[in-house]
Amino acid sequence: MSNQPAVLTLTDLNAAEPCCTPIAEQRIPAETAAVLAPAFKALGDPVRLQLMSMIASANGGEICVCDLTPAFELSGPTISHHLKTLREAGLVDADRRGTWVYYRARPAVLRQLAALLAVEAAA
Amino acid sequence: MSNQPAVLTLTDLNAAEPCCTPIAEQRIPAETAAVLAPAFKALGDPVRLQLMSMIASANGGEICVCDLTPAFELSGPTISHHLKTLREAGLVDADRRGTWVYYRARPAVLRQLAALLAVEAAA
DNA sequence: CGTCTGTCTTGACGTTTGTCTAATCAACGG
DNA sequence: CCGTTGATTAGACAAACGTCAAGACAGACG
Repeated sequence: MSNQPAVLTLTDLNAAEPCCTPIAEQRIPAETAAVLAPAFKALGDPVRLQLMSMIASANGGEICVCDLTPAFELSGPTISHHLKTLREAGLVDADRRGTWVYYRARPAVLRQLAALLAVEAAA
Repeated sequence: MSNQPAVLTLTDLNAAEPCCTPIAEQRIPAETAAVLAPAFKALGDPVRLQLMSMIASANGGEICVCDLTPAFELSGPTISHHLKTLREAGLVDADRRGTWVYYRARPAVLRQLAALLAVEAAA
């Protein structure tokens, strides 16, 4: 399963500090970029972006895979694969309750990514 | 060169409306996801994320390719390729002035992506 | 226990991506 | 007009990605 990446994860970084001056304010160090890029990469697929949106906006804060899969014209395994990618990027959490598996967004991580892209108001 | 995508671009979308309720508030339609995902994808590589940061935080709002290339242990063409990706994603603009080419960030687009990831304060 | 349903894993496939070298284009200076 | 320097394009190749069909695993229910 290897949900234990060898290096640093977004979660670690998040735990360590408020993290991350906006990229428009200060150049990102290579290590930081290496940690953050995978999160953006995970959002860089239309299906995953929609999945992320469905999960993040889910009523009650979570949503069943059984509600996600039929929203796409893709096979179950493919959706499962994309969900795994989001999980490994640290963007969502999953847990099984009985027959069904529910996914939940991780707001702190989303906020962190948003903060990174912040740009000062004036231009 | 096909800098004229067949469908909708991030720029178009940006021009059309303030655009985009945060993904945590409302499910993204497939068309919107298709337009936005490439921007995240472009940020999903450590080198490009660093490039983006260097460009966005550049003094005077722009930076020369000649200052970008030596910051990485990669060939010139490779950096050029990544810059093209950022350009085609609508994240940066470039223009040549004499011998050198300068890159500039597009703050409106960055802000838009940040807004998309916004999450309400409380949890 | 056996079987059904929901989810995930595996293995395979064609495509896309990141990188390089070599070649080309653009501007400046003899 | 030629040679030099900065930047991009073209072509090649290995690695990673998105997708699917088939199989495995987990719970529920007779």
